[in-house]
Amino acid sequence: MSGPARPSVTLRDVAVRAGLSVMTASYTFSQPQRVSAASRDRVLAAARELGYQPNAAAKSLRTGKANAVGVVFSENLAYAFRDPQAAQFLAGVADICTEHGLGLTMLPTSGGREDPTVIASAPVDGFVFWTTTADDPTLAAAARTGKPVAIQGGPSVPGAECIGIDDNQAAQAVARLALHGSHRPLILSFPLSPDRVPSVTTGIDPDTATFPVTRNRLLGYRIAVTQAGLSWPDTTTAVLSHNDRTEASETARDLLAGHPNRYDTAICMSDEIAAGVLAAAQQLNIAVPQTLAVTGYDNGPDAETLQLTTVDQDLYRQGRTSAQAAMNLRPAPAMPSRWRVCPRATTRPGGDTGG
Amino acid sequence: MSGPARPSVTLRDVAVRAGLSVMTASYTFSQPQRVSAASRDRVLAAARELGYQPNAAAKSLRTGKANAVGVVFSENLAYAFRDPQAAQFLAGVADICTEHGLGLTMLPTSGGREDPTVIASAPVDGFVFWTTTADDPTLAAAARTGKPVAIQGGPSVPGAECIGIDDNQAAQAVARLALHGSHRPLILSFPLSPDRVPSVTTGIDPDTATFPVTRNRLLGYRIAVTQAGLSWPDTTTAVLSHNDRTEASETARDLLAGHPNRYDTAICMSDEIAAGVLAAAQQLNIAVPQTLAVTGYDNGPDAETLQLTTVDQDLYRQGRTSAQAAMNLRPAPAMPSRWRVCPRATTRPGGDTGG
DNA sequence: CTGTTAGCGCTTTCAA
DNA sequence: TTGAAAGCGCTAACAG
Repeated sequence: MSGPARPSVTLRDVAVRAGLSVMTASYTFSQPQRVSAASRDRVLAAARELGYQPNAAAKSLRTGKANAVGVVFSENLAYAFRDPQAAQFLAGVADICTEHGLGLTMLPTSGGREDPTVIASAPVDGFVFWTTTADDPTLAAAARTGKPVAIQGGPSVPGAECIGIDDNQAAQAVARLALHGSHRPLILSFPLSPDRVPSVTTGIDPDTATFPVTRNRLLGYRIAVTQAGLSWPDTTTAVLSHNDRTEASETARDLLAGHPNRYDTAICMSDEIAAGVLAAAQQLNIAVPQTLAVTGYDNGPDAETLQLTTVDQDLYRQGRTSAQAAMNLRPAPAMPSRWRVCPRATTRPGGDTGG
Repeated sequence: MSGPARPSVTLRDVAVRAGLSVMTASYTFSQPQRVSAASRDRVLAAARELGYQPNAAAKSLRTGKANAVGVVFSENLAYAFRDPQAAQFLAGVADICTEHGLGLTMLPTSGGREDPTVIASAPVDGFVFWTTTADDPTLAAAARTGKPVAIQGGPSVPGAECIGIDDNQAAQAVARLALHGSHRPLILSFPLSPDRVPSVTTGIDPDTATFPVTRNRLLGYRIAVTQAGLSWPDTTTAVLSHNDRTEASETARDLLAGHPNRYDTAICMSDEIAAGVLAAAQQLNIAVPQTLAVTGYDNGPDAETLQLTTVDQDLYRQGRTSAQAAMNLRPAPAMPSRWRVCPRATTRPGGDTGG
């Protein structure tokens, strides 16, 4: 019978006030040219007088459109606001939403069993995923809805558009700079999989990484290490639990303290991690790049200040492209995004910049 | 795997398959204890077999609940991802959303005339505003919906809950530390109003600031300056256009270059701004705190590293509180949030730490 | 415990 | 150009 208390003015109220039918009132807003100027004016006047505001849920139920982009961070939503790379990406998503009047709905996945249901029932028209794994159940749930899906950084799965750069190539390129004059490289890696177990190992197998971003960068690093004439089985990789400056700094300090010459290069999967390593080096009075060369990834806001050699990629634009793909706003699938190496002062001079 | 865009499975389909009525199917999900175990099992089995997922729009239309928090950044949505303080705050909002299975919908305001309509029609149950002005039309639109509204940092308006600290008191307290042994203080301020016009003036009138956060901090600074026996009319305030490290650094460089003794203290409205000032001081070889004392505000992630004297406040928790207020998840209005001064190494020793 | 009824506010369809 | 009818998929209310 009567639903919950609803102070809102409906289209029916407006129509009654204007002395016209509900449909004329509806057309006044959706197809104004179909309505006579006189009726239109009466409807608009009535709407203004009553303070009419359309009901999004009703419109959505009827049309099947939600006018919103769904953003999924498979692990922890708050992470979206803590990872500077994610923030850059989301700024791009946000701008597309603003330009098209679309809501940006961040979906509350908790890592629990209901996540697929949350995704499947989300009132959105398409999904933007932040880097995840191929076996992510929320990704499968999104694909099952039949709505468009865009994924930053992979995995590439059927029915979803993958937005990002060629991480293998870019990792190779920056590692070549890092490895110039190096004999004992250290790699600081993103987590291998959502369990986020940290580790320190030698000769890590890139295929043990289920995050495609991690896997592809490790693959690129391995190629560069091997091509530099060094032994991958002897190369140490420290896997962090998070893309976090503080954790990177502590890990680097643990590995370098008391053994300032154990490693002569730190190849880092992000500028954040590299910033942590640089902080540790400063604390330990290790000269950069003479004693320790350092590279990052992303060319974020701090890279220039730190004079960090890194990979430039435009995550803001990737955010825009992802949102467009998720809302079918562009005709053709996006091309792989561009990248380039930025040689700066944290690597030894003379390295090869060729990509 | 991806599958075609299947027509969605409705509750009716499930009910038919289970050989029961639609209401029994509905109750199975909403009030399971009301349904016999046998029926429940048949409904659940049918739902699973058909891949049933509830339709959020229909539920929302019927119940009047959207199960989502609306977040409003009056000026530019992408700013939410660029301001580190906003990010901390939003992480708190996001965690409440995750804990309660609520969507976090960032509303696409563009600064244009349709913004109030966007707000009024937003499919959300309550609003969280990031610091704005009393005359913000989107704020009026949100209040008019009758839904709960929480505003970080003010303004306090009828029908909206204001979340934040006593900025006047906190600004006084940190400024007292900053002014210890100071004769020529410089204030670096947030913009006064949404027009974001930068300026450098002396004896600024705090009441010209329409952002309450800016106004209250300026009021606090003025009290501290006066109580320190200094002249407010002679005190310089540089108003920035954004809470941005780079802009702060450039402004500080302009003001200090060639006149290293013109100012002996920089009182900054955020850690970001303070970080920019510290960078400028380093470039200009100005000793901190001997030649230039510096204070920030917020005690953000970098404050400890920089050894920055600042005001500690918990923006993450304020985000949680705001989201709870916007969803009526707490019985009583929130108390003013706590703050304290963090004396560190960027101010001259001996200052009064009393609040 | 289960089912029937009556819509939530809007728009597509089809007639007038 | 306007309007009546028919729901979109779901659930509060009220019988059985």
